[in-house]
Amino acid sequence: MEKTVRVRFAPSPTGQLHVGSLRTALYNYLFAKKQGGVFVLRVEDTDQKRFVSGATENLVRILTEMGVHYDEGVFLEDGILIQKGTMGPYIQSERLPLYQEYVQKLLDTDKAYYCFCSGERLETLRAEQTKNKQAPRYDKHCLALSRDEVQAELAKGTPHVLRLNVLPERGEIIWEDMVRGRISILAKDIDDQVLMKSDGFPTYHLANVVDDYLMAITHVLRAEEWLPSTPKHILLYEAFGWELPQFAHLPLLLNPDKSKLSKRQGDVAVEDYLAKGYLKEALVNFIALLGWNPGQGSTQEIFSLEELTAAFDLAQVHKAGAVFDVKKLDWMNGEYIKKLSLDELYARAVAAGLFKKDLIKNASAEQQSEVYMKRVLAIERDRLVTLSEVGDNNLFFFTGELSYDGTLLYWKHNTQEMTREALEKAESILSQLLESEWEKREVLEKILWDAAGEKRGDFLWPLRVALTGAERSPSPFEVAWVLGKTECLKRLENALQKLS
RNA sequence: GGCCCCAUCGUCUAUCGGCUAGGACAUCAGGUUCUCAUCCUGAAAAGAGGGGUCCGACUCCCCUUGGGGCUACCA
Repeated sequence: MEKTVRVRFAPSPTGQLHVGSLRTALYNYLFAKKQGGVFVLRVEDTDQKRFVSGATENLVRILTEMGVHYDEGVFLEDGILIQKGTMGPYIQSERLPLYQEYVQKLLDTDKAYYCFCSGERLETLRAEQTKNKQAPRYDKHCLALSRDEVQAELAKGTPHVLRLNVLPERGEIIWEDMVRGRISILAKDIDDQVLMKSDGFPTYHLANVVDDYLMAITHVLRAEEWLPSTPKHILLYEAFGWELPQFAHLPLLLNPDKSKLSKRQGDVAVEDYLAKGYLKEALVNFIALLGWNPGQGSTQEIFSLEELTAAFDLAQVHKAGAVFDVKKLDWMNGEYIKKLSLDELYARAVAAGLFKKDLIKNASAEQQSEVYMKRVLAIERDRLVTLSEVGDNNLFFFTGELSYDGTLLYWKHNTQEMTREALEKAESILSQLLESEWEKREVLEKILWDAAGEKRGDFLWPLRVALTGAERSPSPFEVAWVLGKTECLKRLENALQKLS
């Protein structure tokens, strides 16, 4: 009987969800889906100092919003955190007695020991080791304490931690990483890791191993930064006498300078990208391709979550880190926006809080209507990189007053007279059009195109500037269609006044 | 400093011993065009260096170099 594949994403709720974490969660999700396994979300809140209120809720919300669904663990229901699954609790701060119980087993078998060293002593030790160009490491000072001495300190209430007793004789710790292959580290290079902190909370190392075991995790997919602590975890599994899970260390997401993707060099939170108007599908697609690719000579770049699930294979995951190139994300986001229907695009724009932006503040009631906004979006769809750009370069859609220099109306070296003629011609043609004719973009375009004749620039440039007041904009046909007859004629009239 | 990991165009990547090294983003040039964008066409752009192994190495091994991660009572 094959064991059910069980994987987990175990973030620490310290604020926002990092795009790198999202990628780790995504790969876990894809792997579980592909293997017909179970995906667990466990919250690792063992650091009381870094507790951020609301962070867990935020984490769950974003993960769900991105479509990275899991089967067990912590969920949000009506804004309240709940837990589902038979191997809970899934929040580590609710599992304290468990860690206590398991670490006691280590104590009983001399795999772990009490350490009463003060922070100052540790610091001096480290400083000295560093000065002597030695690797900073705990010197096993408290391992020498007799049972009585330990009891005496305990009785006095001396603050203490529990450490793992790493025996150098253990030699080489070797494991076969699913991404990186064979990795080996010498036991003598491993520090006597703190397992229990003086506040009674476990460290990541202890909690992680105990929970992965109790939650029957079969595959540990996590970022490369965890590579150096894997041997410590293996030692813990050994100390408990537990079977090892499979490890897969995922390549890091990098800054343009190749260092680990960090806040200092740009946005790292999923929320930031969402707020900037990136579509969740684009973001998921983009990060999926950072460190993985379907191989087999495939040149496909656009993948839905379903397609990713079908194509994903851990064997194709890279070893080297990948630079998070926003330019490529921009392109991909544009691709996704172009594929959106007008209704969808509008819904997304509303959800993105578009209509709360400043650009709307001078708009008329009509210009704020759904019909009008959809017309704007129809014009802008092909040129949008992000949702939040809507209107950014086209403020003229949302204002009654255009302010621009009248000389902008002149096409190349045309005279004022020629410009006036062009505008009057446009005014005359447009004023004769029926409202119903405005409704059809093609009709409007054909009429104006015909009127433009041979020297199109003479006619179209002044018209476009009159309608937009801008040097660059969509074509006059499109702008006229969005603005409507009344507004167009008003703008033409204003333009003519600028000429006198 | 120590330990570990990594290495194909600027960036993301294909290639799993036969390569005239393919694709995408970005860049540049041209086309379409009233402007901008879209769109279309094209160009430039890579196997870090040195040793092996092999009939043959980008692909396998070793060394060097370079980059990165870790080195907490943070995860």
